[in-house]
Amino acid sequence: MDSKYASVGKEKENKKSFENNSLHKVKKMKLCYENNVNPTKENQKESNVNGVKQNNGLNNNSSNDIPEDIQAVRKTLPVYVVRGRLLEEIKKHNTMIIMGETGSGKTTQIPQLIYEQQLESKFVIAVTQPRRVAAITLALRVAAEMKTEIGSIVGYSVRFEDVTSPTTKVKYLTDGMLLREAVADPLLKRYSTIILDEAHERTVNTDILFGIVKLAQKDRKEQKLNPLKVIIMSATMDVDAFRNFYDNCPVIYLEGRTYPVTIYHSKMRHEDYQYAAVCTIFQLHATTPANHDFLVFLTGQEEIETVLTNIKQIAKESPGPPIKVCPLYAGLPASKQLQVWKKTPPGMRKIVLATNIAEASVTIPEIKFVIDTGVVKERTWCTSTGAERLAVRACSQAAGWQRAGRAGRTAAGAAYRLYTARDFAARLAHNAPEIVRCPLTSSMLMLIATGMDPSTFPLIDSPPRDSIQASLLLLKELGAIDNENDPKLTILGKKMTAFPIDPKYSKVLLCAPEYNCLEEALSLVAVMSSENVFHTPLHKREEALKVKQKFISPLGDHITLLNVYKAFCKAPLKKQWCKENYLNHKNLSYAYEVRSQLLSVCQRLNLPITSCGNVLDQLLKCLLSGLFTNCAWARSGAGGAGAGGAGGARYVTSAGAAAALHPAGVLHCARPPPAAVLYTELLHTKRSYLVTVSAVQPQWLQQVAPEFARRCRSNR
DNA sequence: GAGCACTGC
Repeated sequence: MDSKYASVGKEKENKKSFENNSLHKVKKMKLCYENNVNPTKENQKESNVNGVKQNNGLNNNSSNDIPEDIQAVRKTLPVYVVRGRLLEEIKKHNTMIIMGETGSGKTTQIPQLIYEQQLESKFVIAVTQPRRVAAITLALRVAAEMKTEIGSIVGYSVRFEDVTSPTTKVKYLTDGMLLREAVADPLLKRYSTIILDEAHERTVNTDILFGIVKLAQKDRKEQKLNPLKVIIMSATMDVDAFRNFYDNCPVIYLEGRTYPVTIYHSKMRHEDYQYAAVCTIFQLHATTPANHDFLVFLTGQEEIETVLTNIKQIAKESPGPPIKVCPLYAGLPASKQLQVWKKTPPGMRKIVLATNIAEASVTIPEIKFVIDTGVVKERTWCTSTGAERLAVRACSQAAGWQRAGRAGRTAAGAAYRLYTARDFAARLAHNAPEIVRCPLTSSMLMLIATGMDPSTFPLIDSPPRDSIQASLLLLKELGAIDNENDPKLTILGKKMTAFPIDPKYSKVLLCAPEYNCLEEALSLVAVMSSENVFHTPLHKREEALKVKQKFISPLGDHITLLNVYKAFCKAPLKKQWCKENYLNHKNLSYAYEVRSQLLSVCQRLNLPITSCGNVLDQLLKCLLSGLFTNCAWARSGAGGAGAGGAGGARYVTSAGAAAALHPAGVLHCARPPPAAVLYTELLHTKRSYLVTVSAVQPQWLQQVAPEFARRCRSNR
């Protein structure tokens, strides 16, 4: 049998020849799939009926797009048809779960139904979303349906943008925003109803809100305040976990409206999913009409760029219509992301190579075929050393359904899974919720600030004990709480909660007045709070590194970042300037916004905004006062700092982990290598690396964190 | 001398 998977699996050595001249092989391969599952109810998050899109904001989704017969469309929604019964149930119960497939209209219609029932009420209905774009577009949509101005009866609240007024009664907001509000008012008194939407995504914030609203309900009852209605909305998933958490509350199922997606599994296992993806692309390419666009799920930038190069090469000699290949990942500059939404001319095929960004955050219309490699890059975290690890892993079944659902948004489609049906069946039904696998320092601080006890706080899934312990210990070391067993916020801790950033960074800002460097600290923390500002395309690496030289400071990566930020602020034509300097305009602009938000918090706290000018030691000491747990010392002896350049130098962190300076850092080649460094991140890839590093004087640690320094000394 | 998925305040 001439199956491609047979050849992929067995002839690993063919990979190279495939990359160079694979046309031959690709051409003669045939599709060989088994087990044609055809689920009619796909997990597809967006509705193609009610027109609500969740995208990255690149499509201009203004309310002008909404059709005139908006009310007519509303009336065809499944949720509208059953509205009477639904309302009765909602009235009867204070807590309930609504499971609804895509297209049921639950997120746009149910808040309106409730609003119509309590017109005279002075209370607000909150609807949370994990993503800001979703909160914004949903609010715009519902405002249009209700024929009101956005910000009047219907509004939204996301970071950097609050479009609400005292008259707002239906408020769409990100779960992070509601959590912030809960810190100021744990009983959430202004709300009569809180709808937690997309609950199946299980973000840390939603998970914590589950507990907050449960406690608020109980406390409001005890204090004889108006009752709080809680509605959990979710796509089909493990409903038992939610039901158990909410004392067996009722569950309502709503029908959805989606086009069928046919699922194909590969017949055999194979080791090289990149190769399999390219094979599948060209088989489909040769046999399907040009206007059928493809969406391919891959793991990251480098992989996407490699596959893209392969496709372009093979396409030159391959039969089939002309191809337009679009990469799509979060780090890609927005102008290049836009290509994905541009209509291709008739007779041309679009192939989108995307990371997980296309799984839920961003929607590409008119995708006919999804090619699912079945893998995802995931970040995990080690509680004892603080090391983070990025690894490619098999994604869950839920993710598989989600990806498949991306085909046939506008018509019936198909999904090709590059793994076997048996492999699929063996996978986890869902990924572990975020809360059990990420650092909790920030969330713990918020929780303590609301007056809750972290040890008894109700959660659907509890994080590992040592994860909680590690977070509390760090908060204690930062001086945010008085003790770890029955933690209470200190004055410093209270101030720290005012900042929407990592507590380590808030500590830096709060210490900055001591070092006369709040101006610089604000800029640096803002840049550190956003994503990588350097954009390094695979084949223009050399040039990108050359351009970077002018920003480099011998003091290390932090001051280099500060230089980049300062230069960005001065540049008159920022977009163009970023392009020329291989910098990410989106991330630098984000840092700019973050800085102004942080500045206003500092002003509210009456912190003196002064500059240290060129005395950058001050800034580094200040940085150390928040990041003192991120210290590493050069190991003495063979292979240590003395041997060769810093590139070979080995370091050991305060937690005792061995690591080297990351080669992309500016201190990597410093000679002699610094004896002590401060790092932002400890990342394990092939080896352990210290990422974003500055040289510090060993005695500084004693000055800024004497207690911690003592403990480090006794451990070393 | 490596190479980093995605959200959110």
